[in-house]
Amino acid sequence: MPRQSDAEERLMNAAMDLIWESNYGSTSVDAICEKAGAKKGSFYHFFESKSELAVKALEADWQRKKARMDEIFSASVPPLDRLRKYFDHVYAGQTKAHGECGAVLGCPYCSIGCEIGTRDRAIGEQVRKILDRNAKYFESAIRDAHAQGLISAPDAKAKAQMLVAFFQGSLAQARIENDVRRLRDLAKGALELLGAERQRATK
Amino acid sequence: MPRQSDAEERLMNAAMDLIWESNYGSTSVDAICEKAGAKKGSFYHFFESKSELAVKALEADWQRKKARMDEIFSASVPPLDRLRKYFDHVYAGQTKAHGECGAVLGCPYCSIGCEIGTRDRAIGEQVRKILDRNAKYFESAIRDAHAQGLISAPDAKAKAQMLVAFFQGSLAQARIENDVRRLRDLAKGALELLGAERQRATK
DNA sequence: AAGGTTGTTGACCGACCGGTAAACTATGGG
DNA sequence: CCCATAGTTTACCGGTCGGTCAACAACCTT
Repeated sequence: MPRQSDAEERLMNAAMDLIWESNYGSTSVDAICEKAGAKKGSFYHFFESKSELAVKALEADWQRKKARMDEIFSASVPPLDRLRKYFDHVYAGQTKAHGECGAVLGCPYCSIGCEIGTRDRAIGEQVRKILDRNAKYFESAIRDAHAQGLISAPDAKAKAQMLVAFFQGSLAQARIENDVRRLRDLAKGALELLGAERQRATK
Repeated sequence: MPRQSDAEERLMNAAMDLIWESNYGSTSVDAICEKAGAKKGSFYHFFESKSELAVKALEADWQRKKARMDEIFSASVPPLDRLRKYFDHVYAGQTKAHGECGAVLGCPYCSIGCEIGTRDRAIGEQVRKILDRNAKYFESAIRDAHAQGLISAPDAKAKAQMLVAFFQGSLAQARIENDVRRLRDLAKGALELLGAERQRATK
């Protein structure tokens, strides 16, 4: 098995960066190749289409983030602290991205999903899969918080979906307004939404 | 002043429909013209660019919806009922659109804003303006509800932004999942987020 | 009826899009 | 050493993109 190359990885990274910064439709294969330092021939050696590249790039992007998620949502951490840590982590990440490219970029999965999820079945499926994985972290933290009497959430799944909606909506707003301040109080808002303060107060 | 035409309006309507169904980037000027029953020459007689068409179409779309908003958010209606009515109205609208074109389409402003708000300044500005107008309805309803002791929301603007985030996030999720069920309990979730139930219970 | 304005039409443009093909090069295993 | 395999390079393709233009048709005003 001769000659190994990291061009495939470079292409996926370049694609995620460019698509996240702008969007899927206006990110050309040429631009991806240029950013990755590869020629178009190489692109189509590794991927059979732009759509397939997107699917694989999304998966690779998630896998890169997964370790951090597992750490943040570790069962050894009190459930509401997991959420606090996660939202603070997101805020830090968005702030960093804003510093680097001058724009708040929001959630790539959500943006891509809204843009082409209805038109490209494979990408839509991939986005759904990733967002679902993400929601599961929320769900389990909420279930644990309920079990420990920190909040009242008999239907953890429904609560998690509400929280995801609030979270994704905040990211979308931040992207549209290009303002990270929308994300500063993400953790506070999330706990408020879950009724954590109320519970603590009444306890 | 000879010859009036409704081609401009037809073009704007066609553009909104197509962009809402798919997205801005993959809606071509040709497709808009075909749907509107106009030729490209006419298009560029009324609009100087695709971007300008989008800005004007967004404005026209909002103006069309404004009357309904003013009615739903009438000061003669109890503040929390305004929100209930609005979210039920949105649910009905999304369900209707789903029946007509087989897909949940979410919020056009938010989708367009996420897609090209960062790349096209004029469109981004227009989206921000419209979303801000929308939020103001929420804000005033929340302020009234607070004044009447229905909820506790000393910072009405912050609460409105939370509600908008939850609302837009729910619409985005519904679009991505292509599932209107995500929107069925919008009103319930919104009131829960505002702490309306709690207030009523403690009262 | 004339003339200026408003709107319509179809042919056309260069740029760029996603994707292809084939020749070429590097490299590790036998 | 040599050859199969993996990866690279270059040139190229048809189609579509947003946008232009000039000739033409309808209409209101005077």
